[in-house]
Amino acid sequence: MSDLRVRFAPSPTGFLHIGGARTALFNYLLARKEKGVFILRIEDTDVARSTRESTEAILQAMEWLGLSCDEGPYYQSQRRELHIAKIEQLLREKKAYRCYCTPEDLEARREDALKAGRKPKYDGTCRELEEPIPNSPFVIRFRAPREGATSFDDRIKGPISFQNEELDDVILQRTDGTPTYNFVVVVDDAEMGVNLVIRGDDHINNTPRQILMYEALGYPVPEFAHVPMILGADKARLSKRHGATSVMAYKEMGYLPEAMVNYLVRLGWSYGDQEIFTMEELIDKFSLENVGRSAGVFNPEKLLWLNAHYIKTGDPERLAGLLREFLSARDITTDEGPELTEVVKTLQERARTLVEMAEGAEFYYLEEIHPDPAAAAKFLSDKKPVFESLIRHLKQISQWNEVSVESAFSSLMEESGLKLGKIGPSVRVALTGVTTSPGIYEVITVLGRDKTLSRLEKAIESLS
RNA sequence: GUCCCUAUCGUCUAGCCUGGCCCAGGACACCGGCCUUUCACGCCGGCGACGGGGGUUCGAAUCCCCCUGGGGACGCCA
Repeated sequence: MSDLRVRFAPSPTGFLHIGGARTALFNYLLARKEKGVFILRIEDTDVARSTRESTEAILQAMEWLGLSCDEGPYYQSQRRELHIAKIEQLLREKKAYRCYCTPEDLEARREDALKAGRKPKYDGTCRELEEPIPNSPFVIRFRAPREGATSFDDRIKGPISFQNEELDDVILQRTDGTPTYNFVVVVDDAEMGVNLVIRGDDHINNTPRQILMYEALGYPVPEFAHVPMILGADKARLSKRHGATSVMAYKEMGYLPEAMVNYLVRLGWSYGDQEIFTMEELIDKFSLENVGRSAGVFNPEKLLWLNAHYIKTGDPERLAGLLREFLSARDITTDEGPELTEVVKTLQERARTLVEMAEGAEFYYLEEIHPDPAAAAKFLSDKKPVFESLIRHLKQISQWNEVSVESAFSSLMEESGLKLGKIGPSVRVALTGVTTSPGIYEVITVLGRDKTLSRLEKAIESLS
């Protein structure tokens, strides 16, 4: 048992995306490994943009990935009183001040500064104001030191240092009285005892300001670990135009959570040459030391490969349960017809996603097979006698299994002098309607005696 | 523009801290072959990288400096 306390703090302004999921995963893994505490906190300070649906979606995605928290979810919006009290404390201690500059003013000054080649930071107009201006809207700013430097030793990136003159007086409280993220995150992390902040490296620039606030508030400063960003194929920040970025979109595309977890963890972290990890192994082996420092490109191809791997090696029973959903999305019910678990077994090696598996499983449950015309023309035209013999041989089978099906074919081949290449593809078209499927013996075995025979007879009828 | 981070195959990465075992290893993708009743799986093989320039050293992917490239931040968003 360690005293490690980490947290994942998403803002509910959209779905859980790839990058956020990885950050959550790293937090989770380290907490489990160190036997620390993993806290989930919803950062809904921006009431206008935060939605309940997003919160739900994020929670669902976390659950799907198997990332359970030990504390929370906490909601930042429910901690308003605490935040306001802390702002008042800073005001009293003159570590914060009221600023009456309007957004328009600020925007104009920012543009001027940018044009003049200066850093577009707040110029401190209201910093030395002695008295409050009555009846005027204001924000509350942090009075940051203008000299010296603020440094920290990042657990992933190493020592990082900022000159304080680069920092500006951040807004703590908006005109409407609500506190802002940069302040609230400090108060909440401190009050929740978070002692290691693992987050995206787009927060590095916020870190010195936050450290200054920890100090002003009299809190101990936590450690920081900034994980690199995830980029798209064009090396730009990952966004929708690079394809699906929502974790749950992958669930819908037939991906398994363990594939997603495995992919995400290897994007930025490694353990020698090992590629495949179970969650248990990850908890055992994960460490911040082996997290890379540079941004990585999201590679859907490798995710697909991992998914194929987990489908191939997954428990057929479980896969069947998941597959049912994808089948019913295609209006296929599995109440009648072959045992779905057996169907899954025939498809595990050739489906990379559950969507592909559903496509491949469809023919087992169809009421009637309507062969693809081109395939029918090529493989069915002169097969009536062969099918008739096959039916005869199949009917002699007493124990319907793959071995006996195969021996029925052997007899047929011996009797007719035909090679399997002359028979198999035609039977496949007759039974499945298409030219690609699992092995023909497997198909016949799983499809069952009745359906096999009736489909062959249907095919013969259509030939007469 | 300023500041911060970063830099090994197309991509994810091992190696870098503790220089020589690295004319750089693995994985995805790609190409070729084998297997084969289809499609896949699998197996075997191939292509392919230390961004550039200076140092330090007997010796540098590994240490130092500069340049360049890439990313991020500069919000009354988080």
